Amino acid sequence: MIYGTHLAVAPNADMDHPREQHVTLENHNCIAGFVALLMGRHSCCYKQKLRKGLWSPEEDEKLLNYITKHGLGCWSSVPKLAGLQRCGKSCRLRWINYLRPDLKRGAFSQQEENLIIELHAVLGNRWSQIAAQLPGRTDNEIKNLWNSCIKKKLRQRGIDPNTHKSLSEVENDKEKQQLTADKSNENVSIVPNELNLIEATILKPPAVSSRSSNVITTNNNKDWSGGSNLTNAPPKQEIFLDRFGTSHESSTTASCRPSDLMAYFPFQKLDYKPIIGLSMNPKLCYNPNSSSSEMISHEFNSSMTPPTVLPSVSASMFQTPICVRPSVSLPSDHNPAVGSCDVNGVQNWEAGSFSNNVSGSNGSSSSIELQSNANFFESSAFSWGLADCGKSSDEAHLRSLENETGEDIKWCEYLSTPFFLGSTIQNQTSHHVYSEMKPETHFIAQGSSTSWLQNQQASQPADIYTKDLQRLAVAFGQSI
DNA sequence: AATATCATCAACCGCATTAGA
DNA sequence: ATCTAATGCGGTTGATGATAT
Repeated sequence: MIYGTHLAVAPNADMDHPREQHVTLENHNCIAGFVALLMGRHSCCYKQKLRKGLWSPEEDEKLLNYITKHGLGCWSSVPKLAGLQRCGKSCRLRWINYLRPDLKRGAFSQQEENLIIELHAVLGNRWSQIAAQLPGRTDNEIKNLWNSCIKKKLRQRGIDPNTHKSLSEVENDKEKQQLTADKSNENVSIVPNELNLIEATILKPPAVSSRSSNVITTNNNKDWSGGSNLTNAPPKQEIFLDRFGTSHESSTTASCRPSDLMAYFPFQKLDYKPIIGLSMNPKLCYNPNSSSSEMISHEFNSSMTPPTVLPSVSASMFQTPICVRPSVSLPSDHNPAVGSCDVNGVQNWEAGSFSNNVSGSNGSSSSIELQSNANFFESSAFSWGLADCGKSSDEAHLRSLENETGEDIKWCEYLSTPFFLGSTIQNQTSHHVYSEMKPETHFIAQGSSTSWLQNQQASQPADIYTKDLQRLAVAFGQSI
């Protein structure tokens, strides 16, 4: 980690981090604050001298000490109370991305990378939701990994990271779209006046607030939206589903976003219970003892946040059979018994009854009951991961990487394994959470924050690791 | 050895959403 | 119902170290 280096060679961050700037009222705040107010932004960052840039160890210690002592509360008041010249946002970010004691350290495992790919295929760039499935990992971390590493790997293996289709397929789609566009252009004859009108509409700045106009840009950035730059329309379901090759196969008119399909995700078919205390970020953990389907996310013990609730989804969507086509062809010998998987790897889903019960009034709990065709996930049809996607020469190497645990686990099998996401990933976390705490956190943790850690661990059953190991052992039919 | 390029990642920015007055 | 502040999220930037030329 870079910070460790900083800590070693640059104890005085003010002098040694050229990127650190001191934003002063004199040269910045007046104008920027005024502009911020004009633009509707909150001006908290401009009320006082605020430091920017990298955090010094002293600042980290202050923040960590404060949170250790007082717990998490109002971030906007944290800087003042903790004696930091930072804005609350900055403190929050620093805590979430760096100081949280439950953060996992070290490189991402192959399993984690595969999981990220799988989740990205369903969720798109919803990093926080992806991170919620990877205990100890932050959205920022995952986002960076995706942008710097996974994207490249996927392209090398002939997979378009945005669509998760093969690159050739994407090319074909583009050509088809081009042809269609050309044809439609030929068919539409626009008289000059009409053309002028269209151009005027396009070129004229939207007569809405700056926020609204920015929404256009934002939507455009989301790879799942498929929204036009020129409209503020919500993403069309067809466009999203097209990622899965389903646009023409679904008749629903419901607005569909990637997270909607999370309702089909296998995690929700399983039983989950939060592991309280071990980790503070929202996470879902498989609990073999639970008898009811529940999906609860917990955050910090001192500030409970509403559970992760999937976006509201029109029930009609789930009454419509959805056909999802992974971009990768499958071995023909794979599990023909489950679902209906055609030779192209097309897996038809049949969504059963779906109810999304969210306690609207108190917001304290939510339950999602879903009877999806979970068999889908027992099929290689969902095997979008690197291992089964690659036809390149790297495949063998990749497989060897995947087998670093000594087990030959196909990703699809991994997905269908009951302890998927729960025990396995959790177990990794269990191993890393405290043993791989960042060094600079260590020196503090040994001091004042020890009590905090103890509190966190107090509610954690002592034998949880053992149980997870036992489940692993049973699942693999061997002792670990 | 010097320079250019690439890869990584912490942190910032700005928008959307939520909560509370 | 409206407004404001706080929070959360995703995109982007830029510093830094590693590697290539």
